[in-house]
Amino acid sequence: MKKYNHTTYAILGILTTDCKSGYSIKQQIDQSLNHFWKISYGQIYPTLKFIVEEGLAEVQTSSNIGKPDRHEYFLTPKGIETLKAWLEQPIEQIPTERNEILLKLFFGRYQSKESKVLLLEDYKRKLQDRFQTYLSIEQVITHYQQNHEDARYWLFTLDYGKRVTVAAIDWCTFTLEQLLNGEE
Amino acid sequence: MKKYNHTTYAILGILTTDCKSGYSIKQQIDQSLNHFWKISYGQIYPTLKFIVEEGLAEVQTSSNIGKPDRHEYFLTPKGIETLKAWLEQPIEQIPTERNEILLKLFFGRYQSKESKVLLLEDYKRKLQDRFQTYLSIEQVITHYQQNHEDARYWLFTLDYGKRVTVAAIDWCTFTLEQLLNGEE
DNA sequence: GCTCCCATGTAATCTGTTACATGATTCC
DNA sequence: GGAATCATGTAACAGATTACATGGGAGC
Repeated sequence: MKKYNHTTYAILGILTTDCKSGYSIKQQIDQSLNHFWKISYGQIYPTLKFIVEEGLAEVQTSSNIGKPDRHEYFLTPKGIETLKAWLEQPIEQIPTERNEILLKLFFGRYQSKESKVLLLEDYKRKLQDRFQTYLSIEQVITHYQQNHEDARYWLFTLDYGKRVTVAAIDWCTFTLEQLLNGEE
Repeated sequence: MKKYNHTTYAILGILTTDCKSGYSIKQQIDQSLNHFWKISYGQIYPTLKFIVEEGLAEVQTSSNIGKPDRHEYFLTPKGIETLKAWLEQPIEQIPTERNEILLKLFFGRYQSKESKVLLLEDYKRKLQDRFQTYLSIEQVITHYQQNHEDARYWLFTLDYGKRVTVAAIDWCTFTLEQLLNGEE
């Protein structure tokens, strides 16, 4: 079976939900996958075109009164097969997440103590904000989509985000303490 | 002050250590920054050329008997200034790490239970391997570079990696349990 | 009149990986 | 003789972001 890139599979996956157009795919990803997958229109539209060329989906144009035309994409049996085949494959390797904070701290010798503390405090705040966002998303999923079969899996991915974020916040707290109490 | 990309700053930072050539920069990054920053020769050499063009470093070619010529790069005062200025700047936003496992689990409805379990077990194993690698690096830093001023900061970044990895492993354990005990 | 939301798309640019090309030395 | 290490570099490609272009409708 032919191999596609991750973006293609991500869109194939989203097309299994109620999101059928480029615009709503973007919205859905921004809302629910945003913590581990981002995508821009510059990728979405060309990829949708490609998916149709490959026979993985079919387009239907629907006209709505008072709204622009919408291109709606529906997975073909081949599209569903392709998605399922990819889902079963184990991942090759865990990616290295590029972390600017760690890069800066790595060269901490060339920075003042104050600067490092500010940097970490700022980062910690951003992580806490992110954690709050996760809680909000969790509320939405639990309350509005209680019976949705997908909800269970969406909550699993959220749980991952929450756990990792908490670990990072704890690290900030610990490292700040070390910096403030440390000799020098 | 002119803005450069992260790769440029990363290399500028590495040039503060004993690594002065493209080859040894690659080695150093693979050994010590690998868990949060990767880089390939295809980036290193062009970036080094660029850094010289910008007046941030100067080259010196050293001939060694029995070894190929080496281009050694030394930061100029402007280079050090540029690095320091960047280090002080807070990060704009926390990046979204793309996570293939989460993407696959997000579409868990289209996968068999067995497949999901295998996927998570495989991921967990990879995380455990990574954790072991972190422990090895930690040993190297603590024993061989005890008095190195940089060591302290290197250990901070490692600690981050360890904490986040443990959180991810715990999540795997929990999610596997949920999948195995869950109804259906 | 202005802004926001809906909706689709392209082009330029940036960032990064992989494969290729070269060539000397050392160790088995 | 062959593999590994040292060492530098380029070209092709892949992946992704940003800015731009277009245009209607709703609400203030």
